[in-house]
Amino acid sequence: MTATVAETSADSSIRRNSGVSLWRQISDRIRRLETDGQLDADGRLPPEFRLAEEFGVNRHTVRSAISHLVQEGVLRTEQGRGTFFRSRPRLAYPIGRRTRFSAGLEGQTSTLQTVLVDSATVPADTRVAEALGMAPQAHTVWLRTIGLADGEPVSTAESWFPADSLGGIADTFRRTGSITAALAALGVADYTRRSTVLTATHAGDDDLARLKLAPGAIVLATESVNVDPAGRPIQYSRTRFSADRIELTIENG
Amino acid sequence: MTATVAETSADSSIRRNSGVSLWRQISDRIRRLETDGQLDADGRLPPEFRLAEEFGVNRHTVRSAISHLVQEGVLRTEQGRGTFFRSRPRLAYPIGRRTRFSAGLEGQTSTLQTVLVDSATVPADTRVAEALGMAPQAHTVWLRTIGLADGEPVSTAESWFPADSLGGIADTFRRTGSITAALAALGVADYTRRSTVLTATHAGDDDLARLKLAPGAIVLATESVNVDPAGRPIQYSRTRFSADRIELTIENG
DNA sequence: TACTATTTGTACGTATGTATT
DNA sequence: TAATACATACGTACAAATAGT
Repeated sequence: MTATVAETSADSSIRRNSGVSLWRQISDRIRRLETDGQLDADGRLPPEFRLAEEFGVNRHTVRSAISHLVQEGVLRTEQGRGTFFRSRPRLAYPIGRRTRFSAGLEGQTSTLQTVLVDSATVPADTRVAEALGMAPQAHTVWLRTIGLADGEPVSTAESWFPADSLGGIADTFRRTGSITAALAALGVADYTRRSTVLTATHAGDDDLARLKLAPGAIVLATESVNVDPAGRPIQYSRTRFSADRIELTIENG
Repeated sequence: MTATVAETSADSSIRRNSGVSLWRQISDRIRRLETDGQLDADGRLPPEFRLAEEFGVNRHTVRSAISHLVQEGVLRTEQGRGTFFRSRPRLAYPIGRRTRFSAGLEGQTSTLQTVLVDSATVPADTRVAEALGMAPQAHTVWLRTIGLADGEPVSTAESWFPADSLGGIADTFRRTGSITAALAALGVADYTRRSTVLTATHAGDDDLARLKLAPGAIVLATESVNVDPAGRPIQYSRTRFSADRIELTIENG
């Protein structure tokens, strides 16, 4: 049984002169095959000549698409045998009242890590001040972190904390390696998520660098506020997830 | 040529030989300026020569990017004055226990509509049967709907309902024009959302046609199950939102 | 072992699109 | 507007590796 990629021989979804090269469009389509489940169990891609037929392009163009995906580590080719996906299932990341990075992905990967890459004390801009319920220009501690699953970056976040009550969060994070533990050490025994706003865009150059993505990749962006048991905002965050690697599950109730 | 700010900022964001033409990358970047809020209040774009400097490309290339966005209806140019966004703010669509399309977008648009474009009675595949807690191959009613805000498509959904209890949902929907009203007419006075899974991908050809998107556009995809007050699954849906037009807000508690 | 069919890898030539100068 | 350089895409042909007969 072969995987059917397109229903007709000349696929209308590949567009010429769109500003995106054919190999790039095909590369994106092949990437989607994996997650859309239109694939054999062994993760084998149809042969090049067949993909060329189905996409309505020359075999070279398909080869160009495949070679870029090999470069990226998505595919693996074996001469005489075929082309295969290096299987990397998408991680399910729960978003709810009690969202925590490490707890969320537990059990789905062998190693999990949150790395602090930068921090500073900065005045709150209007958006940050509003989210944290502070006066504009009030001092906040800003952290830039990257979430690693099995050593590979899957998310990156900017977080702001009120400097008056949580001024030591950067140092504490460096010692503990976790936001939850750092907050606990600073007297915030528990916290819950008050709100999350979710959008999706093309990855910017920051995202490409930090999440090691290819141009044109997609990021899921969340904007969220955590509050302590008394309802006081303690953390405002903007997180960007690699959409290829992560799916978000929303917990109701 | 002297070393300038333009040179240093040039090589970071726009990539040559990435399979995406420079004008297309710049076009995508300009599109993002609007939603990322890096813009003057009047929606005015910096002059072409400045954009060319900042992106590190020739002014011709910027002009090519802008002319495509004008073609698409995203920008509007005025000779001698400048280039402006035709502003279309993103709609906030809440996802929570009591998610409903019409209630969600109320007050943000002048007209709202859910249109039924196709329906059929089909046997449940494994995924649908599992979600609805039915036997595989059991009869379900399938609906394809499109959500319109101010006459423009912003979402499209496939929904499955158990045919035994809700066999008349298609006809009832045609009369009432709303899922909530149709369910009420069939004896389901109330329902809540049990789960939502969220991913983001490039728009497929189906999405492009139904949501009137440009190639390379992004869709937010949700997979959700609604249950009646007794906890019985009554609806399984796959919805695709135009990421340019919609942001999802997650209600906790 | 040898033969064949299948599939990936390499090479050359040509035409067109893209971007700069 | 024109000249130039390079990327993209196609067509054809053949070489190399694999699996089965």
